[in-house]
Amino acid sequence: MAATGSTASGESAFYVSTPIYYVNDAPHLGHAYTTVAGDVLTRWHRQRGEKVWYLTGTDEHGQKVMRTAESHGVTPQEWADKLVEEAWKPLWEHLQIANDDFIRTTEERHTRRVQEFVQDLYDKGEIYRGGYEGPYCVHCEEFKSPGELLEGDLCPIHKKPIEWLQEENYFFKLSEYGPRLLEFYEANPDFVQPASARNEVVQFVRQGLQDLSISRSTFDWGIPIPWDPKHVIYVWIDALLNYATAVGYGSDQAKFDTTWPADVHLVGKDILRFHAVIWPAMLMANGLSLPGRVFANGWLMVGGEKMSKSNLTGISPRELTEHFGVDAYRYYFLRAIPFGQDGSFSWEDFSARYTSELANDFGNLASRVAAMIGKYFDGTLPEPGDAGAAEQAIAEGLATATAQADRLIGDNLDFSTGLGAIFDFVKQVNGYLSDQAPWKVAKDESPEGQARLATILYTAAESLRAVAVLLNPVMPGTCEKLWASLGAEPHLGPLADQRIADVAKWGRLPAGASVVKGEILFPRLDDAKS
RNA sequence: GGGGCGGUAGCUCAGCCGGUCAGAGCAUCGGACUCAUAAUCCGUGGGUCGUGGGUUCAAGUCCCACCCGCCCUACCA
Repeated sequence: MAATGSTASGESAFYVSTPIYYVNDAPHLGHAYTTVAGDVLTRWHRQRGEKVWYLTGTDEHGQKVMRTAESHGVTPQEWADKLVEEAWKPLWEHLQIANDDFIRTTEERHTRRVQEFVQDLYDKGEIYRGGYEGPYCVHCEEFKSPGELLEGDLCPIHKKPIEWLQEENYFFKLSEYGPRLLEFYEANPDFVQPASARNEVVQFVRQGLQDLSISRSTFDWGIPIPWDPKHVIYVWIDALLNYATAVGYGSDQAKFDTTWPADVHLVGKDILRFHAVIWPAMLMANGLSLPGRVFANGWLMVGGEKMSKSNLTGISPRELTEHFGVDAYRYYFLRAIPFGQDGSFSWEDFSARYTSELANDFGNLASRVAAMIGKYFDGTLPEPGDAGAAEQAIAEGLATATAQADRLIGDNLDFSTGLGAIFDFVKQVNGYLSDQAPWKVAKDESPEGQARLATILYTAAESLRAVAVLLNPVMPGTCEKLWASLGAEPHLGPLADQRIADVAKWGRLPAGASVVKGEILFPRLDDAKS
């Protein structure tokens, strides 16, 4: 069972994907939530020193895009191009997303390989021609699922009677994969996470699977079925394959070998089934190894309602970043909401956490330490004297925080608790300063007093050095400022090159470093807005 | 209809196999301090643990019913 990473060569990349987002609309908070989570996860692994591949992109085929484009008087391709260039890519840049690739399903590197993949399945007898029968709304021009019909078999949109229609389609023999899928879930209990999502998937598969129609012939915005071009490939089959085509499937074997399969597929829970059932079945059918994990994140709720494209009560990502800043935005959702659960958020809660955790605890700590080193040592980090029990406790606190954060964030995708561990350390350092009261020690001008003062401030600065590294995956802009403020780069090199494994090694920031009080890390919010 | 999850201090939530489990963070209030972004540190607050029954020496913690909210029950990305 290929549950995890793959090729024996140690070069195998930690491969993480987001869903490829449907270009029907502009990105909203939910899209950004998933994408930021993946970015933090991959940045964390890069700081572990691992080879990483972070993929995102857009899903551009399908009837909805076609219709939306028509209603705007442009071709589907034009519509997709416009949204990708004007909305999607700019937002990811704005949010500091460090993706390694961005795939679009209309790109030839994708469409050609999708055809090959489907042709392979056809040749292997995994796909057959059949008829799909179901309730069809002539006004919508599409099939409905029986469950969504209103009483009396009315179309939920048009409130008009549907008719039963039959369409010739190609089907994938999904029904044959139930037992193998269950076996796989059993052998890989962490394949679908969180556990609640796994239970739903397992229960669903146990009910028995039906074959999946994988072609459409009522519209043409899609990838043609190679042996029967009157049909286009069902958009989900098309979309899922991006995870393979983007990393060289069928075109760049070397790259494919060192990247495939994905270690983590991040998905919204609305598309869990496609990733946890259909996708592995497709891969089994074609003899490819299976991904390591499918992790479903929850909904963002605002005022108790789900955030989504249909519910545009939405606050846009940019509204929030304009007020709170990009780094605080990246931090907030991961800190406030346990990853994998639905989470309610509010402007008030964001403000509260910004002020308490970011400005007061973290930002202010950086300020006071830099200020004192400036005031008492002219901005040159002093040589510490002997460490006492208090300093020992700080070093141990750092080791604990680092170990916890590494496991929780890097392995478990428990960003909330992991960040909590780092911020517990920040609070510990604030407490250490209160206890040691360096501003009082500074009044003792004896050599012993000055040595003690040096030890205290060195301890605080060294703690900040570690915090900058630990928080860099989440708040790269802020941590870069802190790194500069500590004068770390000339001695330790670029922040992004700092390794998680070295964070807790005490004493890395050398005496003599030039510490300056830079700009305020998290300025107080103008409370105009509430 | 069937299945699942949740309803614990003002807010967001921890509480595994029943017996210091009535908690944490934030907010509030009081105190300390002054290096710092009027920040920090310490202390404090009494919430019928959704409702009503039941089991037990003992129940947020088990059982039953009910109320409320959410999710799943296949081809919408």
